[in-house]
Amino acid sequence: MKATVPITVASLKVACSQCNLVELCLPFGMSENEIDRLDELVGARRKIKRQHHLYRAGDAFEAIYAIRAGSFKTDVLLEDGREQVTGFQMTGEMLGLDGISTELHSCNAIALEDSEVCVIAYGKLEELSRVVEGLQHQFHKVMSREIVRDHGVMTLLGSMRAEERLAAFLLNMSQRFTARGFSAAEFHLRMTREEIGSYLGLKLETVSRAFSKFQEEGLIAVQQKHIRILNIGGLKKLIHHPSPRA
Amino acid sequence: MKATVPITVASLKVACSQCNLVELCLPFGMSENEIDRLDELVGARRKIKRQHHLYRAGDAFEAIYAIRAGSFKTDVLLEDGREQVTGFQMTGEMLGLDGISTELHSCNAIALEDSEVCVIAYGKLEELSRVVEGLQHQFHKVMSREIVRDHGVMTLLGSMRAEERLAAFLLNMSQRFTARGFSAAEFHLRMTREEIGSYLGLKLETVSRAFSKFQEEGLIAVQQKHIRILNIGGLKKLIHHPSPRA
DNA sequence: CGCTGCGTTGAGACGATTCAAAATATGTGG
DNA sequence: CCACATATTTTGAATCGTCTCAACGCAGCG
Repeated sequence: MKATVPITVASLKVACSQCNLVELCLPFGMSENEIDRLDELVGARRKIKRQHHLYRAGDAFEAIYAIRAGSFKTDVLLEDGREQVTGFQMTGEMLGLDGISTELHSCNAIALEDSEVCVIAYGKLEELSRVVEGLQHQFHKVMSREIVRDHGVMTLLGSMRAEERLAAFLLNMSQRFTARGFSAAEFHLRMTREEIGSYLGLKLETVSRAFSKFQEEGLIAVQQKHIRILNIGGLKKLIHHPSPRA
Repeated sequence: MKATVPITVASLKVACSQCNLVELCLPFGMSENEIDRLDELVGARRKIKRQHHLYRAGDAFEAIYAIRAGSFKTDVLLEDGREQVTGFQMTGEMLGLDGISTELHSCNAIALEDSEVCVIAYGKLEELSRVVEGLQHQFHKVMSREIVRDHGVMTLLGSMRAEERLAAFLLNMSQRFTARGFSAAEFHLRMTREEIGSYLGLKLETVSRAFSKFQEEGLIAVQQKHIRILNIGGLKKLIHHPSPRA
């Protein structure tokens, strides 16, 4: 993947220290001094149009990416054509960590809307994190957080039923929107029912039915991709109180 | 697995450089010089009896662990008592990476048999990996590999049916036993049907039925926890050729 | 205005779960 | 080392949840 670099942007080198996402992104928790040193790390920004790939499974791994604007999904394609969405990423979150292990990306990263990422050359990151302690530690935390998140998804896929899964998904989205200064109760989903379904291990019809059911029960108001949460407690209860059994 | 070391404990400091697991464990790919420096890292070994916890969800995070002998499962307990097994770990694999993000362990690690781990103080690891490049890189790879593995499990849970899941599980075990110098075709599972089921998002009865079906079809021979694979190709086919649809 | 993609809803089919019982290991104390 | 108690596994039958297939509605766009 060639860095389209020059184009439109990024010639005017933008710095982490100037970025309003510091509190969500890699620099989180680092000192001002340390953050200043990060600026040499973020080589360029790259714009990705909706539906376009940031990288593909099999691509050589060279950099990780921090989402500056927009959102992405990552997915894995099975030989037989089945797709598994492994995650949805929003501003401040990192993409590409999967590539370190084999030096090849192991999944696809696709923009859900026109987006922009900061390109962090991996070699440089290792180098710099040998000197900047805070960076090293923060990077480890980011990777570890990804592992913990994945365990959460495994739990969801392994032991929850359809409605619990969707409730967990909505609560998670709400929480992440909140962290970005948006409303916890009202937001716009960037992904289709099919993508949600793939992520949750459900068919799109099942996702749609669950949305409808939640609406009937007054838990949420749905209008296409626009979601309004009317009863957070009700959603939470769904997860922790599996309706009939056990 | 031979314990070259006396019994009881690790008073006589055992070194990575002397360990026969170098090729599976953290030191993999590091130079001899680098590996020598690792010896200062592995503080002690710790024995864990079958069914005992190495650590619990909520415990303060202080170290990661390399399995020297034996095997473990990691699991997450839901509020309502449901258990999700998030992984099975064998010799040379690392435990505890989940704890870095919050400085608290986020899952339980339980020995499936009497086992022994090398304790790697996390602070020391960060310190040393600032100087030993190979260690830094290797550690990142280990974390990344964990992420990739988790994506594989998500794929399994999200888009495979019961028999495909079990086939994938058996092939994965076979491959890992092979990497450890054991037979690819014949091995002993250390976990119960219920634990396998939890890991695969299935009930133990479903797991048992799938085992029986595989046996009827001549794919494997099962005797309790002892498994003999008779037709690897058949198992692989199951995964890539979902029987009826799609 | 008529595409085309996305979302909703219904009816029937199918796979995994639940409940139940029996068979087989495993562990313990005498 | 046996005998009993407990845990694990297997198997069957009925139930239930999600999927499949299909039709229709709605929105956005050329």
